[in-house]
Amino acid sequence: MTAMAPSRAEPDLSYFLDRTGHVLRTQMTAALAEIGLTARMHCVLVHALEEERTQIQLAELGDMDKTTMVVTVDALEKAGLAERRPSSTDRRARIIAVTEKGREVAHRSQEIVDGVHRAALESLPGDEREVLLRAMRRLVEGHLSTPVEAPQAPRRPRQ
Amino acid sequence: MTAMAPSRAEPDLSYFLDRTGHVLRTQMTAALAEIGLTARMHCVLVHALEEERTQIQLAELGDMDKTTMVVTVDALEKAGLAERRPSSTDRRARIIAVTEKGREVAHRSQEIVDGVHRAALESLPGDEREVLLRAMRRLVEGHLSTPVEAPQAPRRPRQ
DNA sequence: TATTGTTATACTCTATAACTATA
DNA sequence: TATAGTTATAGAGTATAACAATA
Repeated sequence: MTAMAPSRAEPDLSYFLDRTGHVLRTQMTAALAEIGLTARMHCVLVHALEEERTQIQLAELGDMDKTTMVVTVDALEKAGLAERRPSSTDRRARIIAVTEKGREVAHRSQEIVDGVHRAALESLPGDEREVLLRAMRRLVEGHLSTPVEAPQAPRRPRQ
Repeated sequence: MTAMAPSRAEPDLSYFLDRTGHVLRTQMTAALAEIGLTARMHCVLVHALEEERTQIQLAELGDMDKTTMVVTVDALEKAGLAERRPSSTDRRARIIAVTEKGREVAHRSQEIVDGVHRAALESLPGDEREVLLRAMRRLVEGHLSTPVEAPQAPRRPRQ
């Protein structure tokens, strides 16, 4: 596990964000697991329901690599929640079509996700909750909008 | 990368926490890298400076595994920032002693960490900042205090 | 030439297992 | 028997490389 938590002058925002994010994620993972979904499967399912989308489009929306998307769609197909269909306009692309069962599961998983979020937010006084959300939005759109690029080591070619 | 970010009824707390936490971590990693430290090295250095501590004690404070601590202390020794010294009371244990250079680096790294946090917090209006911190503290001590245990697959014995 | 989806796999990270030396 | 530290490595997760089909 990660960490960084001593006493110091400046409030330890890193600790607050890492810790709350981590614990919330464990809650979400456990809650979605009860209906056989991962967070990624839920994310793809919901976006695929909104309109006809290809794997690449869904990958971008969920901020995943296209190879990760392959695995996620495999899982959705295996669970009978979605299907790959040829695009009518681009024969390279696959539209991810949500099945009837998938639609039902997506509604249920959305309730689960909302429930986990609601439980956390309702543990705060109403005014604190309001301001917390406003501040988070401001950070996401402002000072914490863009990750600092890390120099990534080039990989040895496949032998 | 992780993600989950559609439009929905309940505010997407997962997205806010994951995203802000991630971006802040990239800022911190980049800033500390300029003086050759990782976040873990900084964390161990600071705690080791406070008082005489063994590897196990430092591991618990930083919420790391003892095997991760071995690697971290190796890095600190290699950089000449800390040394392993035998404990005078327990011959199994090693006290992590910070060198003079280590002390200087720790002060510098603490300034860096504080600076990164300050920059983020100062991007918020004062009243929002206050309430954000209060709310985060409330979550860390309350509804988001304890990770949900994930059932972890038993590992095959070392062959 | 560029892009979609796919397979194979290199790499990183983390923590379990096993071990040595002490307690 | 239990604990501190160590080594080796299993396993999960992620993303790069290479490729086939198509644009």
